[in-house]
This record gives sequence, structure tokens and C-alpha cells, in this order.
Amino acid sequence: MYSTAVVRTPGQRAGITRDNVVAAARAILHEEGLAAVSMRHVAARLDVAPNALYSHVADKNALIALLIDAMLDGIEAPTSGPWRDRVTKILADTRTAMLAHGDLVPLCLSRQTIGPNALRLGEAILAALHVGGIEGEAAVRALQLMLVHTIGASAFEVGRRDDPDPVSRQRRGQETAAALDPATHPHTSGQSEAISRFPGETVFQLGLRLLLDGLARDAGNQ
Amino acid sequence: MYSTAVVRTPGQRAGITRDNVVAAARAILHEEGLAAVSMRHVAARLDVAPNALYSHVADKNALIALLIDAMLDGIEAPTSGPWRDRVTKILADTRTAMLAHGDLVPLCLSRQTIGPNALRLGEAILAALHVGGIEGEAAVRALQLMLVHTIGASAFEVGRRDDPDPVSRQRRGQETAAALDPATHPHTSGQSEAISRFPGETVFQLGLRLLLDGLARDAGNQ
DNA sequence: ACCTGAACACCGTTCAAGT
DNA sequence: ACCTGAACACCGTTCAAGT
Repeated sequence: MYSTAVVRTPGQRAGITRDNVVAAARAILHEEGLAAVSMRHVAARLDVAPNALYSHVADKNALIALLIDAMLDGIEAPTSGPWRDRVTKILADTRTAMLAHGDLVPLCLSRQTIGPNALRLGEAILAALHVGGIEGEAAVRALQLMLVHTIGASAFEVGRRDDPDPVSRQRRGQETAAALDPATHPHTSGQSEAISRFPGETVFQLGLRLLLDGLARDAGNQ
Repeated sequence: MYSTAVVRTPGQRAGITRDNVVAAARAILHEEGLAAVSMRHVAARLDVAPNALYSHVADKNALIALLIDAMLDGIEAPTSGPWRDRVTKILADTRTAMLAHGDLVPLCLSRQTIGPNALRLGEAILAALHVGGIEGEAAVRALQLMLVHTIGASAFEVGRRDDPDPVSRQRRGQETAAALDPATHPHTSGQSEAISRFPGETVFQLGLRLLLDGLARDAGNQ
């Protein structure tokens, strides 16, 4: 497929654009996962030398930032309906998009994403909060709070989904059997089954509801 | 310091233990950050060959898991006082520990941590929730919800703290100026200052309060 | 401006061998 | 069981050079 013999000499151009680079990276991300998204691998798929990418992207970090915003591409922001429903819809769609790109989720929390899609959806949420009487700095804190919940819950879910049986995996590395000892860990041992599960949709909706309830109440009290 | 000439022949032992490996990794983590925590670097600090570590640790993944649990080492779980204060104390201390080991935080969300410290603190939170009338599966979901918030907010904070001016950094890679256009992004442009800030302590305490309020209310209604 | 060749300074992990 | 030597198959990035 890719990495067929390159027949270009130093002076010739390959006709690569930044969109091409991002598209190739996305393809690799979906087909082989984040670990396979290396500069060299992306370059090979485009049939260019590894360092050719640096003409279109500052470094790998910048490429990842582009991938993150591209993940939010299809999400639309409703402009009508009750404000809480609007917020919930946007964040639920965001969660769905993140679950489809699991590898990328942990990176979303640890870097501020200010791509066009992130800005568009953030603006829509601030607009909806405004309708609900949440404005100014309070609205920004509310947005950040809900982003932490949405991205955090998604990362939590992906980690458990992609790592089916961490108990038996980690057992040959730590003394985990203590969790099952009712003497030292009565509550944990009784709920070990529930702990190993993570009903993502349920927890996401529950947390978002609790946050919105509280935020709406705080706004009303002022 | 390390990587002085190794004078051991194949048959001889270096006397390394797993605790030594973890300690060396922690030292590197603190002094040079997560990126510097490589198997080869850790081995060099212990004056052993890179592959010698595999006698004490399954792979790098297992080493990271040990580092994560070690991060929670000093946190104590209160056994008296109001149940909400107990939960808040444990999670606030967890947040503090995470902020001190910023690099590690994103990894905490994407992998289930079942080391002894994580289990100990989880048990303490479940015990406190029990006092508050939150039991069984509801308690587990409450715990997961609060962990998502605590770890998520920490990751959010670290990402912004360690990346001081992401706007000017990413500007040479995406069209971010749209955020400042009042026509398309009225709410965002008006709050761009507040958005670039993230008052970690405030947001953490706010979110935890809202979650606990809601959880307590839900428990009372049943 | 865009691309290649070559290189630098790294990675994690495995395999065979030594005591 | 614990460790070394050597190797495999990779990384991201830079520098000089070509058109």
C-alpha cells in the first residue's frame, strides 16, 4: 500500500498539503491506534520522507492537536430547545465522538484544545448557559466543570473498555488480593463486581445532571 | 552519577530489587519529568543493563502502574468527622498529590489503578459514603463520579499550568483568531480572559460540592 | 517553499548465554 | 533467578543540500 519505492530526488515536490498529513494520521489512528501514529508512519503512508512532514506541521504535538479538533468535526450545536437539553446534547455527542477515538481522549484533558470545532461547541454551550441565567465568569467555570466531567468520564470509560481484565493483568505486579479481603476492605470486597464495571452512559448522564442541577440552583440563588 | 562504567560480567548479580527500580523511576520522574522515565534511563541510574529491569517488572506499563500507586503513598484516610468532610479531605489530598506529579495525571484516568494505596483510599471513601446513607452500587457509582471529577480536574489544571500560553503556541498551526471575533463567538470573545484561566482549587471544590449535594439528595429520596 | 539523504540521539523488548 | 551482550525494529527531530 504505502512506502512503495519513492522515486523523487531532493529537488522534486510531492504535492503534500497539511490536510493530507492530517488525513493520513486520522486513517492510521483509526486502523492501527494512536501508538501507530508516528511521524515516520504518517510520512510512509504519504510516500514522503519522514522529515517532509515538518514543512506542513510544526511537530508531532501540533499534529496531535489537529487530530483532536478533527475528532469533533461532525458534532452539531443545536440552537433551539430548552437550554439544558442543548448542553446535554452537545456533551453527549462529544462523549460519543470521544469513545469512537478512544486513544485520543487522555490527551484532550491534558492539553487546552482551541481548534475551530472546540471553539464552536464551547460558544454554543456558553450561549445555552446564558439562556439558563448562567453568565460571565460563572458560565466559564460551569463550562470547564462540564468539560472535565465529559472528557474525564470518557477517558475513564475508554481505559476500562480497552483494558478488559486489569485485575488479572496487574496481579503479577502488585499485591492486589487485599481488595478481596473483607477484614481490611469490607466495602470494596463486597462491591468488587460493581467496581470492575463502569456503565459509561449512566455515569455520564448522572454526573451531568447533578452538575446542571447545582449550577442552575446556584444561578437562581444569586 | 549513574551510567558509570559497569564492571559486571553476565553471571554476576547487581542486587537490584523491584523497590529499587521504582525508587529510581520516581527520582527521574521528579527530576526530569515523565518523558525521561524510560527503561534505559532507569536502568542507567541503577547501573545495570536496560534489560535487567525485566527481571523485576513485567514491562514499562507495569512500572508506570507502580509509579501511580506510589504517588498516593502519603495520603491518609480520616476515620472520624462528618462523612462529607472525610470524602472531601481524601479527594483534596489526592488532588494535591496529583498536582505534585503532573506528568502522571493523564495516565491515571485511562488506566484502572488497583494498587494498595488506591484500594485503601477507595475503601475509605466507600466507608464514608456508607455513613451518609449511600450504599451498594450507588456508592460505587458515586465513587467513580468523584474520581472522574478529581482526576479530571487535576489533569485539566496540570495541562494549563505546564502549558502557559497555548494560544500563541497553537496560533501558528490553526486559525484560532476566530475565537476573538465577537460576531461569530460573542460569548467566547467576551470571556477569553476567564477561559484562559483555570482556578483549579475553586473549580475542584465547586464540582465536588455540587456532586455531593446531588448524591446526598438522591440517597435521601429513595 | 517544499522535499530528500543522512545522521543524531534515542526508544521498548527479546533472545541466547552466563553463573 | 538474576544479569549481560547483542540485536531488532523502531522513534522525533535537525541539518545541509537540491530545485
